[in-house]
Amino acid sequence: MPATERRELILEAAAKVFGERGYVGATTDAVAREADVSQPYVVRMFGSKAALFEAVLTRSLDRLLAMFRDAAAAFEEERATDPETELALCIGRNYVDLLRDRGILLSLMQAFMLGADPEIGPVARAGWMRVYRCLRDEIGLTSEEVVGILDRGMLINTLVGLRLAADWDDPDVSEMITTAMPQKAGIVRALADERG
Amino acid sequence: MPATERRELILEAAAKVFGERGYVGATTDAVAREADVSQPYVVRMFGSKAALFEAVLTRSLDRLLAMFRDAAAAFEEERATDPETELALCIGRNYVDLLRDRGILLSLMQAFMLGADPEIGPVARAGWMRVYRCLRDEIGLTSEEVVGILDRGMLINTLVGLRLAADWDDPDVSEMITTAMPQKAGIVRALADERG
DNA sequence: GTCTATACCCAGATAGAC
DNA sequence: GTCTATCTGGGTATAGAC
Repeated sequence: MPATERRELILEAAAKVFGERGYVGATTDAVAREADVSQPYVVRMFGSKAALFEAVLTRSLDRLLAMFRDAAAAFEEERATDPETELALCIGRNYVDLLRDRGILLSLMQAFMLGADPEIGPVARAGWMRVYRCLRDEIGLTSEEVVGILDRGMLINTLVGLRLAADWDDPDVSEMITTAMPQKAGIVRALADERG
Repeated sequence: MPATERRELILEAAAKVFGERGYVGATTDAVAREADVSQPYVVRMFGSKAALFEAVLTRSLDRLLAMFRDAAAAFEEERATDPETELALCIGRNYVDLLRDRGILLSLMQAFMLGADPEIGPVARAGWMRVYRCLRDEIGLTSEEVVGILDRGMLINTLVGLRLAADWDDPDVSEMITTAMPQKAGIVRALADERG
């Protein structure tokens, strides 16, 4: 298999493992197992665990920003037929779609929680501000609108990190998820079911 | 020193370290250093690192719920003189005050991000739902209001985890923090300054 | 109640074969 | 490009003295 393809496979596996266990809790061995290669190969390809994590963050951030741009484009298109449509809703819709690959949002979130780390902190802050500037300058939102998008986003990330949907049977749980993601609760439930 | 006092001292140190580095990244040695005791003593007192983490979570959750109740009481009192006052604002005010001890909110947040862990996950989900039920049943908010409180809370937790205020000089950073916490940006900045 | 010394395990990284 | 074998460091936990 060509190295570029293997690389993408490993990055995807790594995003999942880092997202689930955090930077320190994730082992290169677990990543290797997930990608069906040997542990030394993972280290070899990226140089170190830290470098692998940075590569994962770059990839995740690129995907996230691409999603925002896609959502903005979809919004423009939709507005032609429905002048009542809202950008925030379009973004919310695409955000939940991103959750199909939980590693993308959760690996970023894990990095955000390590701001006190001298190596990861600066990278995480820079990444966060790229998100902020993308929404404000490229998508054209006001700072209030951006914060409104981000805070619901962080709540959703937390619910996903918690695996709260695993307790869907608890009526309080389903009530809270449905309230937080009204348009998309069905998908969340289905994803939780199929993944246990 | 009596054991109960030492215990509280160690719990406070542990909350800080777990909040900064996450469950796996935190070492019992770092906790011990922070509390000025030996590493084996920390393990001895709580039995294991896992048990220590659970004790930290219990303590953090108790503090958080107590804060909500205090805020609700303050709201009732305030409403006597100012009928325009809002509960969400009272809670927001007290929430930021909790940040003086970042360990409380960040250790909880780190647990929330480990929902996939078979040991920590159930504890984290149960803790989260205690928060939800407290706000809904004891404080008397609707589920929409609770979600509105929680999403801004999760954004603030993320900003604190990021140590974003460290980059206050960046005008985009100060704009975003001021937008997210209008009443309290001054305090956040002051805390960031004094702690570097 | 608190320490020092240490056993033991596990994870990241390297060497080197194929 | 990819593996097996292995070195090494560091972190939890235990033993046992004071």
